[in-house]
Amino acid sequence: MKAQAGDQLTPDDLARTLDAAGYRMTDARRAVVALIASRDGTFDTADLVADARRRRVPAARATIFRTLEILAAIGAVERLDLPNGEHSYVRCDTRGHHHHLVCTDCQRSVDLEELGMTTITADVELRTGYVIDRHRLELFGLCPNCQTRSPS
Amino acid sequence: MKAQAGDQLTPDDLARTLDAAGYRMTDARRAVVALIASRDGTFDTADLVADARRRRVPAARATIFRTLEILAAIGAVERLDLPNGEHSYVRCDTRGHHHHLVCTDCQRSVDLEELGMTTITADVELRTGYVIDRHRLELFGLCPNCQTRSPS
DNA sequence: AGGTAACTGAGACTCAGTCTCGACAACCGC
DNA sequence: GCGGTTGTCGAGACTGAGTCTCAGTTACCT
Repeated sequence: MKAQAGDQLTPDDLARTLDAAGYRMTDARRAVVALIASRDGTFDTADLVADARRRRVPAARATIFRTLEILAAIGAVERLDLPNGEHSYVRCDTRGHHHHLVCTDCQRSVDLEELGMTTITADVELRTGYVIDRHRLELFGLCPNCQTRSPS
Repeated sequence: MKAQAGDQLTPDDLARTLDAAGYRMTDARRAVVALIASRDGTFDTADLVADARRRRVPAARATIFRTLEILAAIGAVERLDLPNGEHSYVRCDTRGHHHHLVCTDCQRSVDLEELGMTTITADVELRTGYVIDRHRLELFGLCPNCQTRSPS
């Protein structure tokens, strides 16, 4: 059904993608990618900066921001907005257009391939006269683990 | 079909809602609400602050932020994230859960009552085991006006 | 191997958003 | 109408995410 893991972005997979987009493969970028790969769920820039410092990874704050920007541009990572208004990132294990379902408790995220949105947007276009060219859909809830752990 | 205008939030409508939620009705809040009512489409805090200064409205920066927070809490306004990553606000002319369709050119926004999302979330719950309790859906495109003005 | 353009680190900078605190004013009860 | 209480206000200090600059470094092409 879903890309759970397994098709993580491997280093040379990434190198190829970066290269195709005209970017270089540097130590700093490899390091940031490794940090991201070792993360489970959503994370923000502060998390990565802290990780980098802790693990003595050679990647300055500015570089982490720049690398995230690039990774977002090539779709290896996606920027999303948590219900509380904070910005964070998720690793994308799925290619192409997809959505994220994020656990509001442990932050673990699951990629969801396109859901039936085309029907909906077509309907909205008809009713409003707008031409829709983009949408943002994020789902939030409790993952199976956190349901059993915290029976609200 | 849609709440285009007409059911704007009137001053005493608002007063009632604020009161019900335990807030007071002050000059500053009235002023901020007036500023918002006179805006068409999305706006950010900087817009409002500039408006306030221009029109010599008695509302300090901090007050504008605080008022927006309250208005968002009672659902008179909603915070949303533009595709470029910026935060902005929209006036909500619709009560209850709804979504926004924003013109990427002129920023004008249309409220959309619940689209067929329950079917989709139910399906996702089944497939993933998550319990979904919230979602964020924002649609972006060109409004009828901007389509004719800028034939891409 | 050499050249060039992309990249990096360090730190200054910006600016949205928050916080503090003394002054003020809604709303309640009388 | 008249305090009193308590929520709210303004002004400005503060915080911290994100950006920018610039000199030095490095990946990649030939």
